[in-house]
Amino acid sequence: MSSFRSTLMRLLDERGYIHQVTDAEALDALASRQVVPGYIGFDATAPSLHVGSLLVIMVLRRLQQAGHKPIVLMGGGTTKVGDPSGKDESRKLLSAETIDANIASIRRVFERFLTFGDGPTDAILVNNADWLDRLEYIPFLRDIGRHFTLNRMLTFDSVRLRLDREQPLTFLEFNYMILQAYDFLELSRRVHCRLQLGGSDQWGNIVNGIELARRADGTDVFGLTSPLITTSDGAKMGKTAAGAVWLDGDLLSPYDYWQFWRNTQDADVGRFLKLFTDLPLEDIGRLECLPGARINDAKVVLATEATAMLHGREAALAAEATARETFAGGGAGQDLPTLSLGEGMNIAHALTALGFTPSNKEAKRKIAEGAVRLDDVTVNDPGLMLSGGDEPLKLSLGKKKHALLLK
RNA sequence: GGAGAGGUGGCCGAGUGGUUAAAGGCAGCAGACUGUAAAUCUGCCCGCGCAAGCGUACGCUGGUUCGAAUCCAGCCCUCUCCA
Repeated sequence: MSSFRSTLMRLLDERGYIHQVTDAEALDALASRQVVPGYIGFDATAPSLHVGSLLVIMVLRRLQQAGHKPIVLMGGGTTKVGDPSGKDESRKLLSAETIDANIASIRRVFERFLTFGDGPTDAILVNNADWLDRLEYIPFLRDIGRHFTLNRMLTFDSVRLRLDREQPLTFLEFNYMILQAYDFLELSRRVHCRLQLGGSDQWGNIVNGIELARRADGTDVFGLTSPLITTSDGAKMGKTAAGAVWLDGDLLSPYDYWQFWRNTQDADVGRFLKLFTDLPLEDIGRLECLPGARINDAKVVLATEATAMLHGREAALAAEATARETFAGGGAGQDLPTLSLGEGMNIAHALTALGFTPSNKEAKRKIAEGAVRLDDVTVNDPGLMLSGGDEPLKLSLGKKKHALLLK
């Protein structure tokens, strides 16, 4: 399997990023003789990306590490259409202003993972609204639309899923795959992009782009997809107690991000270390073999390394220290989430305000179940009023959710 | 345009006049066991309220009825077949 000659393909292969490649040998040859510009498209549906996107962001990072040029394509135009892949129903349409604001906000995440600039292997960020917004319908149909057959389009998973489930698929969404294919063509023309990367769910869309580039321009371009990351018990990655795992410190604190990684299942630690940290493979090999409960040491390394990459080493170490004090020492680290009690607050309201429970009702249930503790003493009174003293109180729900209550 | 089927809680899916805030499953949360793991077992799982209680909820709007997710009418949407 590791018969690749290029640094790029070896790196991607040995760390587990490859699911499917359109022409692995030819791509390997290309990457070993020239700088390959490669891109991934990102939606602009939310003001931040979450860990679900982290895998492919890491692929771009590896691309740059291997001496190639990453291109971040923001879907300013395609987001106006909405990708039907993997969705069982139509998305709400977003306004152009919202989309632009989202793009501006998302850009900051990429700056943590990639080096941007004007050099040959520096990353660039482009927005497909730059060309999609200006398309003219009839010329587009004649130049691009003629390369697509309905017979073929109807066989794609993204389309079949909706049809099989008897869900509506609008003509607007149906066009998404054509627009995404056109992006590849456009990028190959503008910046000589030769490679499109993406999650395995993007395979169909990527192949469309490759075929379009060949038919329209006679250009040979490549596609490589990465496996869909599920945890070893089959769940899709990316949920935590606090909700989605955002890659934006304002939406999810470095401490919570650290906790997300710390809670990785045993069976996933080695794989995640390879995918989401820059640690050398030898170190990872040692860590993932740790026996029994000592695998937890590897989880700490994973959490700290992954958090450092996104939020900086200092924040990562602070999160690690807080976790050690809170979980091992039975105390309370200063990096825990805090809540200001003001004039005093009902305990159920406090739990909800912290996001530990979705409603006051649920908070009361948890108290009745004996899951709530104040400075490690179980709380029985669902109507308890809290007021801050000079020393912060530690409020806990279950084993994992802890917060500091301030005056 | 015609004929048929259908729209139920985050998802799947029962329910066809009354102990129905709505079976069951999945997902989720908590407890036990552990190692902030997995598996397993147990409990919880619309909201507000300390509580009594109240408010919402089975596509939408009206109606029948003491009482409707369930019956009737109109509308909206989806699917299948036909034109």
